[in-house]
Amino acid sequence: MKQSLFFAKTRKESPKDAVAASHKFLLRADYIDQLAAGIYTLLPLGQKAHQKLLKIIREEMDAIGAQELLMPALHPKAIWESSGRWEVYKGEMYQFQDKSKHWFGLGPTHEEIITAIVASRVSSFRDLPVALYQIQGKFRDEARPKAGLMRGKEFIMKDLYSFHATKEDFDDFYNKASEAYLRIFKRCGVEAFPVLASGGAFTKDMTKEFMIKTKAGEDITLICEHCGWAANKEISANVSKNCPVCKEKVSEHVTLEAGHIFHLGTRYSEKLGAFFLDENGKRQPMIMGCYGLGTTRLLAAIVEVHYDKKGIMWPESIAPFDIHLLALGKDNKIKQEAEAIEGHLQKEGIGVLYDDRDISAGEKFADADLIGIPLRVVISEKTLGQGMVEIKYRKEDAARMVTRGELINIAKADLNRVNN
RNA sequence: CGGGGUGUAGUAUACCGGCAGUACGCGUGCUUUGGGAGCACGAAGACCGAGUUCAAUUCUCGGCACCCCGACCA
Repeated sequence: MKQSLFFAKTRKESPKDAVAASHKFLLRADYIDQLAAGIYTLLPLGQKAHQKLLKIIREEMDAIGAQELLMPALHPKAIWESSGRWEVYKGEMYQFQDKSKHWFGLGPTHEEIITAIVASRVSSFRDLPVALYQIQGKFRDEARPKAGLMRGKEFIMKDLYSFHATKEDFDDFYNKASEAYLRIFKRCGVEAFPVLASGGAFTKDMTKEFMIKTKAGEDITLICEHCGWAANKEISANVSKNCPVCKEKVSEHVTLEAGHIFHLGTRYSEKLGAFFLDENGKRQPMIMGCYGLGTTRLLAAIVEVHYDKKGIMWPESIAPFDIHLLALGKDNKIKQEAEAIEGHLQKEGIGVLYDDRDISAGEKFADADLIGIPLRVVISEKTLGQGMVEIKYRKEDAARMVTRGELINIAKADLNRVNN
């Protein structure tokens, strides 16, 4: 992809409203565009990075037997009344009338919808378990959107729902989902850990949140370094300084909630009629779980843990391109060489952003640092003279010269590492 | 929803009750290419409304928008 044709315009200065690092850099490097408070466009760079993240999520969801579907965002009032949540969600749900005065809401979550779908198709224990997920825009009338993609009125979420005949089967899947979440975060280059939390309006049970340590977070998590116990401070008001499990001292950390998984029990299945016949022919409500992961928030969180003064430093698994190829100088030989290398890399399935723009070298370097593609390759008079190319990893300081063949091998090796 | 703050060009900002300036970006031309180049010329701006005033971008009031803190929060 030639950068001269690519729809992205970097900025030297960050808009004054941006405070969080991820917000500043995503704006400056032109990954996102703000439409209103808490409402953003994912521009081509942002969309590419987001799609890489979704690919990882889909692989891990599919690996635990979940199947993808896509539900509507526009919900009629009646289905929300059947669970009693139309009233409960007033304030947070966008609710309005269409021109024939029928009430609708924009979906902040999808328990009602998915439960109705499953209820009408599953009638026997033989059909269970079922695990379905979607990746979709969610709408919540947030009182205070903040920090760019961190908290929005419209954001993208992966939500998974599971239905089981027995508590044992649910527990088994819940653990699998939990492990899948940890793999997702790890593959995205962030370290997340599970903590105990409250289920809010979803369930009275304790639930599990996945937290990432970053000062951009909104939660305080108590962590016991000794035994690994961790809990959201909101439910641990009575935990003073010592771990309830091993009595060792606990420490407080600012964390960001990147995912949240719930045991819903039979609350929704009973209200929406999701029953099945068990082995004894007895009618039973399905046992449900739901598993949420804010994907646009995760994208911002990844930036929060991977940046320096100059810009973003994407993990290879998420970067919008694998290589940022810079051609310095107007000389045709340089351009020809750069284009040849771009062609080679692309043939190997390596994503290349080729900076062919007619601007100064300094600006190209600055943009490369800002955009944060993991590997930078420079073609110039100097490298041409030596018959080599210069490579430099975004996360490292040192550049080195390699041959064209070596570059291809290095890029292929990097790509393999990420895919495995 | 409570508190605080800010609205000047695409971005960041300056000044001012009397013709709104700078930098980057943008356009044209020439020169430039290893860390945000140079010269010349050019396009582009006071959130909206009301009030005070001879005169309002500036002062007052109202609205709207955005940001931050808190409350809330799959």
